[in-house]
Amino acid sequence: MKLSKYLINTLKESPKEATIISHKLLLRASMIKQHSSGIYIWLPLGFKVLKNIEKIIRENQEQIGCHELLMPTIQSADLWKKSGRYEDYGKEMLRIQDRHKNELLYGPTNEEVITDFFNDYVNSYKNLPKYLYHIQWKFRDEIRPRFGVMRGREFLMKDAYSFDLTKEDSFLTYKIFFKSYLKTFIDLGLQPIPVKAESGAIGGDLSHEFQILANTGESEIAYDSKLTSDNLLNLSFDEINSLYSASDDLIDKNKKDVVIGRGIEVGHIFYFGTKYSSPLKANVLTQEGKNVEVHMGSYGIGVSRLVGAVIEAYHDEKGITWPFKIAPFKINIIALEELIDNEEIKKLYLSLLKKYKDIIFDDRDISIGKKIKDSELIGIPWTIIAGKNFKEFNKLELVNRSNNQSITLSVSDLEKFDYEKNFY
RNA sequence: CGGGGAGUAGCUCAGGCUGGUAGAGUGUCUGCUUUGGGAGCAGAAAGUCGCAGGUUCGAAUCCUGUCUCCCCGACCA
Repeated sequence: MKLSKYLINTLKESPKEATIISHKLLLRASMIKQHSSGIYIWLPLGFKVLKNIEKIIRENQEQIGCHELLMPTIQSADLWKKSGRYEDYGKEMLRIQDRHKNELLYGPTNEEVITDFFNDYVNSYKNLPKYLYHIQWKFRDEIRPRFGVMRGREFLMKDAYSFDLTKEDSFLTYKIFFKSYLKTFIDLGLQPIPVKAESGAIGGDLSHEFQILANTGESEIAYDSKLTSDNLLNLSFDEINSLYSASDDLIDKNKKDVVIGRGIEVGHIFYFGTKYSSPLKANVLTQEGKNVEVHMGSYGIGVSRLVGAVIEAYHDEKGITWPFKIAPFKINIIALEELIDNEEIKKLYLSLLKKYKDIIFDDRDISIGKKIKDSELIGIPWTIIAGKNFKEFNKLELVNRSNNQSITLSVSDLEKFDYEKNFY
C-alpha cells in the first residue's frame, strides 16, 4: 500500500473530547471519528484493526464448531413482547416505528431472534447441540457513553448462542465456550481473567465475565496468580474455575496471596436454560418422542471495545504498539526522498508485500521525521528505514515498535527476516 | 436522570467582563529551499462565532430559550 493513496490524517494534539489513552490515540492516529455521542465512523486504518480482531475471533469460534450467520440489526418488537423483555429492557433499547406504525427496535442483543429462528429449523434431539454466532452492530442507548469505542452506544459484538437438549449438555457447552474464550483472548495477545459474574438483564444462573489486564482498566480485579500462568489453557474448566478471582466491590479484602490489578471487561458468557426457549417455544423431540424445551447459553465478545482495550494494554508515550496480528499494517518502509524511486527498495517492498500483504510504503512528500512519528503513533510493528546507511553501505535500519530497538540489515536479510516470529 | 464544564477555521485555543462585524498556533493549498526525528521562507484558501429569538443604530460579546458535546455518579460487551 502506497501511503500517499491511503486515507490517513494524524493529529499532533488530541481532540478534547477524549480523556483516556486509547480514545486519544485512536483519534490521533485517524482510526475513528466521532459521529455523535457514542457513535463512531471507522476510518480505513481503524477498520482494518477491527477486521483483524474479528478474524481471530472467527477462527476460534469455528474451532469449537460454532458457525457464523448474520441476523438483522432492526428487529420486530413482537418477539420481545413474547419474551417479556420489551418492558424489562427499559430506556436502553432504541425503539423505532415504521411507516405502518409497527413497533421495531434496534437490537441490543439477539436471543429472541435466534431462538425464534431456531424453533423453525431444528426440531429433533438428533440435531443438538447447535452453536451459532454472528458479528453484528448492536445499539444500547447508554445513559452516558464514554471512553470512545470502549463504551459506545453503537458497538460491534460477537454473540454466540448454544442449544442443547439438557442442562447437563448445556453445561458442557458452557465449558467449551469458556475455554475457547480464554484462547481467543490469548490469541489476541491479551491476558484474560475469568470472573464469576452476575448475569444481569440477560438472566440465568451460570455466568462469567472475561476481564483483560490493562493498567488503565476501569475496574479493579483480584486474582490467583495461576490464572496468568503459561499453561492456563492446559487446565480444565473446573481447575480454572476453582481459582480465586473477583472484581470491584466483590473483592474479598481478607484474601491473601492474590494479585491485584486492573481489568477491562471484554467478554461475558451465560447459561440461561429455558428462559427464552420456553416463552418463544423452542422445542425439540427427544428420543422418546417427548417435546422438550432446549437449554440455551449466550456468549458475547465486545469486538469494537477490544480495539480500545488492546490499545489500553499496548501503548507507550509515542503511540500504539499493536500486537503483530492485530496491527493494521505489519511493516512500514520509509526512505529518504532521493531513495524513494530506488529499484532495490521497490523490489524489497514488492517482495514483502507478496509475503505479508499488509505493508506500507510511505511515499508521501513529507519529512522523514514526520513519517517516523506517524509510524510510531499508528503502531506499525516494524519500520524499515532506508537512509544514509543505504547510500553508503547498502544497509537499512529495521526498528521494532514493541521495544524501539533497531538493527541494521541488508535488503536480502530483510527479505528473509521473519517479521511475525521475531516480534516481541 | 442529578451535579459540573464547554460549543469561535480540520485540530488546540485566544477574544467575551467594557458591544463597533474575527484572531493565533497547528493542519491544508501554491512556490522555492530542505530531507534521520512532527523542517525553513514567502504567499493563499478556510469560520452564517452551535441554533432560534430578544435588546441595540450595531451582538461572538448582553438577555431568554433551545440543541449538542465532555467530565463525575447510578447502568453495561
